[in-house]
Formats: sequence, C-alpha cells, structure tokens
Amino acid sequence: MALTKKKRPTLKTIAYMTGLGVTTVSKALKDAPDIKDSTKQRVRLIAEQIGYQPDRAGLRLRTGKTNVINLILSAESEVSGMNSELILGVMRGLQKTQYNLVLSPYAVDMDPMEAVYNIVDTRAADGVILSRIEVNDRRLAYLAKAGMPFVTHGRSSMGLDHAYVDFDSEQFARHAVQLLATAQCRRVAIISAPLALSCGQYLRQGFEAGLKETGLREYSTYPLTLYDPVEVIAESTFLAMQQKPDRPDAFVCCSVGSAIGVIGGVEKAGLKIGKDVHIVAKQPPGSMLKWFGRPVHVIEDDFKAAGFAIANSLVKVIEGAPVSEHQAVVYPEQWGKIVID
Amino acid sequence: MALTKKKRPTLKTIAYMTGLGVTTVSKALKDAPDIKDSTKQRVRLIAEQIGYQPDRAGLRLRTGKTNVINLILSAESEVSGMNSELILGVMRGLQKTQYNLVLSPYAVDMDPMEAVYNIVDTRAADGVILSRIEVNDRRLAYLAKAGMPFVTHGRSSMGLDHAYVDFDSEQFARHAVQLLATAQCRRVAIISAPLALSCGQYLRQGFEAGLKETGLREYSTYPLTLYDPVEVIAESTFLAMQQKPDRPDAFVCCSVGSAIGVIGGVEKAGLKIGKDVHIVAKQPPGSMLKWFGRPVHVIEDDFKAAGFAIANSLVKVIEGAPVSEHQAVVYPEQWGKIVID
DNA sequence: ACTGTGAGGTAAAACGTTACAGATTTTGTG
DNA sequence: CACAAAATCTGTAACGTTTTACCTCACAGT
Repeated sequence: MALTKKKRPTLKTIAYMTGLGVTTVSKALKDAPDIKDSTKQRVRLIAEQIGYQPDRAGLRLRTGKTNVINLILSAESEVSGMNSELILGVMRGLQKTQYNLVLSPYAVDMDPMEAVYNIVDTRAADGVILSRIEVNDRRLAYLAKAGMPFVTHGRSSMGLDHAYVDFDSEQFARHAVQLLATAQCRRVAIISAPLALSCGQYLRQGFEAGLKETGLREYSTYPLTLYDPVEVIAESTFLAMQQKPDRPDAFVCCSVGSAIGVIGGVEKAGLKIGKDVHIVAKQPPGSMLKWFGRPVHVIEDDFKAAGFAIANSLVKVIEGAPVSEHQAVVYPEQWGKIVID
Repeated sequence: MALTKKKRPTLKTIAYMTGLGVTTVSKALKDAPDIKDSTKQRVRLIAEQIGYQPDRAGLRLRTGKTNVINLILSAESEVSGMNSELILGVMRGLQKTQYNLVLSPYAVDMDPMEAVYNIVDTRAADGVILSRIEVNDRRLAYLAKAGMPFVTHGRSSMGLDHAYVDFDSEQFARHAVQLLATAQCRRVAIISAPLALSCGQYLRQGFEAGLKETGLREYSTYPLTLYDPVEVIAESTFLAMQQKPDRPDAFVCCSVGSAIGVIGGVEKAGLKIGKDVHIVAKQPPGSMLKWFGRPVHVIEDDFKAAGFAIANSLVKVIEGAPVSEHQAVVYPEQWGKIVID
C-alpha cells in the first residue's frame, strides 16, 4: 500500500507550501539580506522538515559549480598501497564537505594529458588532485592556464606557483645516508624514484648531500626505481651482492616493495641484513614491513595524512585562497625509528 | 596569443553552424529515425570538428540520468590493499564507458544506511557498487525497493535476487582443510570473516564441510577475524601455541594480514611454519606474502578482476539486463599453488 | 497630495538537454 | 493535377536553480 512515489522536494515545493515565490525561497535558504528574518525561519523550517536538498544538476547547470573534485591516478597497481592510502585520506578530508570525489584513471598507454584535457574542457570538476608529479609537468601548466584549481601530491620545479603537499624526500635521503654512516657503512645504493619525477630529483639531491657530508660512496650502477617489480629488484640486488670487493653494504629504499626486494636479494646471496648490509626504508604507517622481522631503519611517510591535507587545501583553494598558503613539505618529527626483530 | 575564451560548444552552437534547429541536432546526434541520413552526417561532422560533448548537467537535469556509478566503501584502512585492488578493477571496467566513478566513504561511526539513503533520495547515481555484504543486508533491500541498480562484491542470503560477483569462499575453506589434511595436520584453526558477513558464513560452511570430510578437528576458541590488527592475531596465535597438548597445527587464513600475524605468532613461540604448523592463505595476486619466504599454501583471490567484472555487470544491469544473468561465483582453476622459500 | 525611500517580495530569463506536438516539405497515388 | 501520406524538420515546454530587473507597499518628508 501507499508506495507513495514521493517526488523529490524542490524549491517549487517549498514555495507552494509557504505561499512564497521560488525566488524568495532560494534567497531565504542562502540567507540573502533582503529577506525578512521571520520568513527565512519559516522557509528553513519547512525545508528541514521535508528534507529538501538542492538538486546538483540544476545547480550545476545554472552556476557552473560541479561540487566535484577529481582525483587523477594511475590505473596500474604498482605501489597501489600508496594510492589506496592517499584515496582514503582524500575521502576523509572531503567527508563533511559538499564535494563528491570522482576518480579518473590514467593508463600508461594513453597520453597523460588526456584526463586533464577532458576535465578542463567539459568543466567536469571544481578542482583536481594529481600525484606522480614530474619535474616539468605539462598537466600542471595546462590546469593553471585554464584556471582550474588543483593541489598536487608532490612539488614541481617549473617555476609555477601551485598548491601542494609533499614529503620531504631530500631530508629523507640525507638522513638515510647519515644513519647508514653511523652504522659504519661504506658503499650505499639508492632505489629511488625516476628522475623525471620531482621526488626523484629531491631524493637525488638529498642523497648526494648525505654522501658529501659523510664521505660515503655510492654504489652506482643501480638504475632501479621503486616502480620496478619486486622480483627485478631482488634479482639485481642478488647480482650486486656478488661484486665481491665492491658490493654495496647499505641501501636506501624509497618504498616498501623495494625494501622487500633488497632483503630478498641480500639473503639469497647468503648475507645478513643488519650485519653485512644495512637498509633505511620509507614506508606508510602500518606497513607490513616490520613483520618481516629484519632490522630495517624505517622512516614513515603518511599518505593518508597527505591525502587529508590535500583535500582540505583544495577546498580552500577552490574558495579562492592563495596557493602560496597551501604549500606544505612534511617530514615526521620522530624519524629514524628503528625496527628490530 | 588570442586567448580566445572559447565557450564550450553546445547543441545551439551546432544548430547555428548548420542552420538547423536545436531539436534536429539533438536527434541527429542520437541517430533518431526521423532525420535524413545526409543531415546526420553533416551534424556529426561538425560536432566532431568542434569537439562537441554533451553537457552532463543539462542531460542530467532533463533526463535524470547521472552517468555516475557510486562505489561505497569503508573509510577505514583495514584491508586497504583489497579496497585498492577493487577500485582499480572498477576503474578499468568503467574506463571506456560514459560513466564516472564516485567514491562514497562509509565510516564505522555512522549508520551504514546513510550513504545509501543519500544516493537514493538525491538520485546521485545510476548504479551502486557495494562490498562487505552482510548476510541480511538492509542496504540491498533498500536499493532494491528503490529500484536502484546495484552489484555487490559478495552474495547475500536474504532471498533477494541481485547481481553479484563473489569469490567462492566455501570452496576455498574446504580445499584449505583438504590441503591441510594431506599435510598430516590434526587441529586446524580458521581466521575467518565475521559471521555477520555473508563470506563469513560461506567460509564457515566450507570449513566445517572440510572438517567432516577429512576428520580434522577444529581448534576452536579462536574468535579472531581478518579485520583484527596483525598484532592481535600474532599475539593470540602465540598464546594458542602455548597450549602444549592441544595447540593448533594448522591455520586457514582468509587474508594476507592474518597469515602474517599467524606466522609472527608461531615463530615467536619458537615453532616452524611448514613443519610444526601449516598455513593455507588467501591472497590477491602479487601480494608481498611470498617474500616472507615461508612455505604457505596460497590460493589467489583476484580483487582487481572482481572489480572489473562488477563494473561490466553494473553497466549491463543499468541498461536493463536481468540480474540473474549477472551472478558470478569465481574460483581460480589453478588452486593450491604452493609457495616455498 | 505628491514624491522619495527602503523593505520585502516577485516574474522572467537563462543554463543545455530532450519529449511532445506540430509544421513544412517531399513523395506517391489515382 | 490534386490530395493524402510519408518524410523531415522545428518551436515550445520542462527539468531545478540563480540572476536580473522590477513591483508593491508603508511610511516619512515636503
């Protein structure tokens, strides 16, 4: 019985119920100054009662405001744990806001610009979140020129002033080398990010600064990045371990996966982590790394917190806040926590 | 230069360019039967040229079609790897379609129905994807009654015919017990999903069927689920190992995290995986579990593939396909692959 | 009595789209 | 050639919202 097909209430509904005009209701609900207080009260009461919620399509059509935030991310599963944490953080940051989060994939086999083009010229979102930022990232240039607000996870070095939240990769790499120096290491290898990415650059800089400060040498011929499969990293590490006189005795790993690969390679060569080889790794909080039970120096990079901060910043930037006030480089105060079996 | 503020082309633009009416253009683009072929050609050509794309807001306002698919997921990071893979799969499945993927968080501290209510009565999506399905899930009942298409990751047992993609948990648990029986185990514990979840039920059924077939006994007093923190699982396992005469010598682990916890607990007690204790675990492909180098029987649950299938099914269901044609229970053909150090 | 002012309200238009009911042109038939 | 029928095209209204410009009324000042 009475499967009353209650239609969604609109401004018109409220107008009818109050006896006012649609315009008046609209203004009352947004607290315009030219509506009597008592009227506003009345309108709000009814709106509340019947559960009025503005129609997103009508609003969007009229005002151009989409109430959508678009998160562009790689559709590959590499480092998917990182993506996952970032998404979670963004979701939480957007939770109490009016914004919907939509995900745009960007496959490796397509032009990275495509997603950006699409969002900009269909005006599909009020703001955009990007990660995997390149040193010279055309996407950012395009978004900036188009006047589309955006916040990136990672800085860029193209003289473009934009909002970002970034882990201090430079400091991480420097500290990592220092830690390894105090552990009496001599030859250190780094499994970094590709140099095309801005974090790759910062890691490099920090790493080299660390080498200079400590006098450690780099075990170079090691062109791996954290995007390489664990298998590959393990195998390369195994091979490196065979270089009897000159084998690396220390690794800086910029991801959990690469640390695991290195552990695998080292142990396959019959050597021992924490004795023959020392590792400093970056990981998100709660990573499984510690359950490996190997003594690895760990520095935490909290992707979820980053996502949260990014979401908050983006909302502010959309509301017109200057991007210069939303540029954060973060680093855990308590770094170098050592996890031992 | 000429930063011509090119406005987005609309039907009106094309109408003006072709000299036709807006209605005609609209119909031509959707291949209506009452438009001359040559006209359609002409309209399509121009639309192509100027890069016309229908306005989502206008369309949605007029037709009620949102072109949005909503994925509801827990905002907690527990088992986030799984979420992540599922999301990736869904993204890929929606890649070439007209649909946008929007993510709705559902925090533990809020009514699980809230997200569903919201989507339904603001008509925020054309279809919904749900996971973590309960035996008797009110969300599904509500969606069904509201006529909102949905596909779940997991079955439900409430006599409601709906579309789903599900891993065959029952078979998994049964096979797991069989594998453990051939390894000469006697007392087996299971770290399952909560019984409130439908997969918890299936796991239980399969587990008990396996016990009956093989004559193995359950090490019961073990109320943990895969949602418990790894630390807790490790500690409980450690304690269980102290029950000298009656300690479990086998574990069925329904997630990577629980397997890791069990490994931790067992080894803390000074026992050896593969000798004193055997483990069968379920994991997504590419999990880090194998790098633990412990001999664990592994059966793969491909969340990404599930997400992909779910997305495809949902699109079909939205288009009116009967849900009975979109009910899949999957299980890897090649199961019981054994990973040894 | 006329004018001006401010408070409180409103109708109409517009955003981009499609359904509906016509309108116009072309074709077929006797 | 007339006229019906078919083919092709079009204007209007509507979806829900906000903006713009306008209306009405009461009241104060002259």
